Amino acid sequence: MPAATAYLESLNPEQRRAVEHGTAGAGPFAPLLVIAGAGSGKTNTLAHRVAHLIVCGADPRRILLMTFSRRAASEMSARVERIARKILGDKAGAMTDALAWAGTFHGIGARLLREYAEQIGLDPAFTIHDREDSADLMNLIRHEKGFSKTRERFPTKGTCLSIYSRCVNAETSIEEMLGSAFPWCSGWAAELKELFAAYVESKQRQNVLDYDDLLLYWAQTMSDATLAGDIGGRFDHVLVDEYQDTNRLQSSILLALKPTGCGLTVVGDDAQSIYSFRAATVRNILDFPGQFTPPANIITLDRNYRSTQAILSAANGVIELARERFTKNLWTDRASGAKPQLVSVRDEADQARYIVERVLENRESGALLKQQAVLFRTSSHSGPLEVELTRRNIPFVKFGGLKFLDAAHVKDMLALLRFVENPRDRVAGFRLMHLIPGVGPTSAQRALDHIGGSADPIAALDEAPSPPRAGDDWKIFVAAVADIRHSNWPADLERARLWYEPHLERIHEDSEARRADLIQLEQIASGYPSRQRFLTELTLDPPDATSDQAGIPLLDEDYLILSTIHSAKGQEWKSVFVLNVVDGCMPSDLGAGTSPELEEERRLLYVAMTRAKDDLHLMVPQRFFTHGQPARGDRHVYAARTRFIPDRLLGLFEKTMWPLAAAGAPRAASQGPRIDVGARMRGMWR
DNA sequence: CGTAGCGTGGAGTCA
DNA sequence: CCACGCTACG
Repeated sequence: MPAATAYLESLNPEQRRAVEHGTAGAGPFAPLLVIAGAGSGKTNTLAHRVAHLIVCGADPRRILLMTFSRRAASEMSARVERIARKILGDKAGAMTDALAWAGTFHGIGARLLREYAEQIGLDPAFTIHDREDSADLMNLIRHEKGFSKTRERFPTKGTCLSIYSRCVNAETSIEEMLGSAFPWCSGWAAELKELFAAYVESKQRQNVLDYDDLLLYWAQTMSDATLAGDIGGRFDHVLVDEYQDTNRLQSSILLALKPTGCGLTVVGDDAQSIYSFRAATVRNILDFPGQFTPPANIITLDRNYRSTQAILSAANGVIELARERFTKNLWTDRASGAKPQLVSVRDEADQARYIVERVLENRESGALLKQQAVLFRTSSHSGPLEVELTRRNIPFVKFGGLKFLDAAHVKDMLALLRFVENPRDRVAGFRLMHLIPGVGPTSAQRALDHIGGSADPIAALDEAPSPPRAGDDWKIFVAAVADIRHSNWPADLERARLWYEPHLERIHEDSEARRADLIQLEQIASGYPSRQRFLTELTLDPPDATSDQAGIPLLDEDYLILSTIHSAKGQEWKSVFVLNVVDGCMPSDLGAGTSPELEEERRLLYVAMTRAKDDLHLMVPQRFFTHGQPARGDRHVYAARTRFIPDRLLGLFEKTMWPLAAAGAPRAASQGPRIDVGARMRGMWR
């Protein structure tokens, strides 16, 4: 134990117990569960614990640190390094650089699987399908099996994939999963089994893994005692962050890594569990202690350092109405501050104007745009606000929702690279061949079948019969693939774009803007050491922000944060605005079906509220224009304040209306007419 | 037979 | 605003 423990003095007693747990004695220590409330200094505590372990002599190369996102992993690494550097001085550099095993479950899984591939009969050059690729493959099989032409409608590709994924991640049977989460598909159990079996075979033939496979293959590898001993033995300490958002499969992996729990630390907050759609279960965190003998130690961090008491009281009020009892109530000694505001506005347009005005006001009084965030349940909720922000020239960056990688042209380019990397990847091949005029599903299938059966897929592609109506375009494609395959990284990227550009121009009106994206993609790509690393890491960690400008503003620029609540996890801002705190949005009408879903929606609101440090605005638009009607249509629905804030909680909030009816200030002309009478007349007949 | 173009219907959160 | 299914044309 080093003499210099000053860095521990900044921690409160519970945090310090969590950091020091087991490090005083010799040898391995008992498993530890840290229940860390929102804003309780969880990240700081975990970083201190890792640093403290290293200071106490742990080998950082033998520490496995698993976080929810890759961003969280790199932030954690940086923090550990900063703390360790303070204590150890220059010696720390070399040590913390070796904190090499920090990442997501999926990322760590991918790495281990490439390393152990040969021992488990896997080709180490596998490529990884993202969710959309997986859905595309599921769709291909769905058609092949004739399930797209059933008399009663068979579940769509997305539903099929969800069912498959939930079964895998929750480690449950199809029947059980259908009964509990997809009751309307219960009649299709036998067909779904057949579909999934074919899906699995198809992935294996193509040498591709989907997201779930990264966990599943890892878990399966751990069922071999020798390999389990080998992999588990590589790590003296295993720490998991956001444990409330892990699923059964992940907890199985964890248990297989450390069967006795020695050296295991998990951190989480049952009140912030918001990923059940990925089969995450709060049971993981609740059942953790009892999995070991003696049971794991539990330390609870309930002192909040983030928010004012007024914000915490309101958030506690919301979560106290949860059906399950939660394990703690947050408290703070921060001066009370103003109550969170419950702001009624007429519609989404007024909601956007209100936020813009407040945000600018805050900036006038010294708060950077970056210290303010607008949160929402669903990515599309921010549409009207984005319009208003753009109109008023306020820069913003949006997290969550549509990604750069979802754009068709970016996917086309990535498909080309992936096909070159792994020509057996049918989803990639299918997508590419479809770009060639005169090539449709049938000739693409034919060519892919030809490739699939061959030991040398590139040669097979060359020999494959040219689709009758593709002409020279087919030969150009085949030549390009061979050419890219023989080019060196990252020069092959430009070669790939050269092939793609004519197709881009033919297909898209706005090919100029899209071409700029591709150049941006090339820049991102040139930062990776190889094509394989680029493809793997981009799939596992897609850039998660989009903005109104081409590309993300530079880091030193100021911009407002727009984020889905899910993507806001772990973050905090001075001011927080939550959009559409009305029934139908929160809870989402899709998530109001069953009680567990509803409870998760409640926790989602809780997560949103606990992001705020100083002020919090919950927006309640009174009416919504419905989608899918002609422009200027007037079809709308009236919305009610979320059921998660019933009347008896109103005392915890300050209710306001905007614009103030009494103010009487005439609206600026630029805001358009107050009502559109014509639209109402037209609306009468719709 | 296979492809391309058109119309309709539905729209979530993420590694 | 995209994805699917149907239909007409090559």
